Amino acid sequence: MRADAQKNYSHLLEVARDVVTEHGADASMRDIARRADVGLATLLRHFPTREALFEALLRTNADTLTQQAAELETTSPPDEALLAWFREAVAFTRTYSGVCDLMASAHADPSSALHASSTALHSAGARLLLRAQAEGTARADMDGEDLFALMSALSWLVGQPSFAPRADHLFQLIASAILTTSPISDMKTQRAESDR
Amino acid sequence: MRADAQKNYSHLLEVARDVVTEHGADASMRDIARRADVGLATLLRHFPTREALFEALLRTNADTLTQQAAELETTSPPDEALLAWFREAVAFTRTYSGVCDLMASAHADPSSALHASSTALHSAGARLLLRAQAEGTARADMDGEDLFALMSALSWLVGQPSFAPRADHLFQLIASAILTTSPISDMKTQRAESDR
DNA sequence: ACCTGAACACCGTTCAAGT
DNA sequence: ACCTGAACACCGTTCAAGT
Repeated sequence: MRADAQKNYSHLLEVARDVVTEHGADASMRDIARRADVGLATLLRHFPTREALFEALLRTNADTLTQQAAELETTSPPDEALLAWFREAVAFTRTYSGVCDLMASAHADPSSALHASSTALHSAGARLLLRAQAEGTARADMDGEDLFALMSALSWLVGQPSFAPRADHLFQLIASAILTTSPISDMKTQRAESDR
Repeated sequence: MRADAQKNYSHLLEVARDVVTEHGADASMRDIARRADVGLATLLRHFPTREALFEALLRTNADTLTQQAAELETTSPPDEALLAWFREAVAFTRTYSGVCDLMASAHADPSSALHASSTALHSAGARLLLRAQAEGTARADMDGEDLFALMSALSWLVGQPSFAPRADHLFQLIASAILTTSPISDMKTQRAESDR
């Protein structure tokens, strides 16, 4: 990549992060280009689609999440690991409002620039689920796809301003649909107000 | 209302139903007007916002749902009534793709034309939930708002093309988060493939 | 190689002018 | 009373012309 192109790339990513933080996943591409003092066509040249832009914006976060899954697998008991990771994954989609719609459609569309990230999340979750199922602490009648679905649904839910305040409680409700064990009470990640 | 206005109103509603069925909740208003052989401004005069249009499109469906709740309350045991209605409510939001986003934001916005419908659903569900809770078959630590949240989440989920095929199974998963009783097996509305 | 302005076909909002 | 065309300020896509 030429020097000026490289500079544009990093600058655009930086500006895009700001704009998207402020306006959510359906921020105007034109607006991003404008704020970066660059032609709209230049932005589109670096990121041909909105998905391509978000792939760049979310890559590191998604990688972290995959690593965390691997770590949890060695450090925590299966049920706790599954729930802790599930919580992290939901938090991840909240970095920018509206990303879970993007992720959900990318999940179904192999040609999407976000498809790889989406699949990575799917796989990481599926591994943790299998581990918990082997132990008998997660429902036997669900698979990685169901887990991904519940994760997406919860992400969408807590992304709605009206439901955001009860995010922790809703997490508990969904969690109870995944685990066979009754409400867990000794998880580090669980916060006091979760029980209302 | 003047005769010509009345005629425009019904015709627009009819055309809107077709267009929205085809293109979902974020169909182009301009397109609806165009197909109705009417100026865009005329459409906007009858339905000043997208929410106002959907209020008209969904009114009868929402009313039916409220009635069904009342009927179920007298004809079915609390847990079955709750689940059967929950299923109907999810089916309702599937009449046009994308309505649950509309409903969810209307729920938080009292000035939305859809706010009344949203509140009606909320109340109908809350009554059925209380009844099941009194009996002890529904989780005690959730309220009408949680039920509405889970309903919205499941609606959003099955509205995603990738998850639509496992709608029944996902319904079962969410249902297990609501009821204290284990998987119900004798519900008329339950279909065989729900268990995969 | 990379950038850019401009043309294009859209969108919803608003309003003065028509019947 | 009710309708309408047109102007407006947007949007993302595409591409010929520039450096």
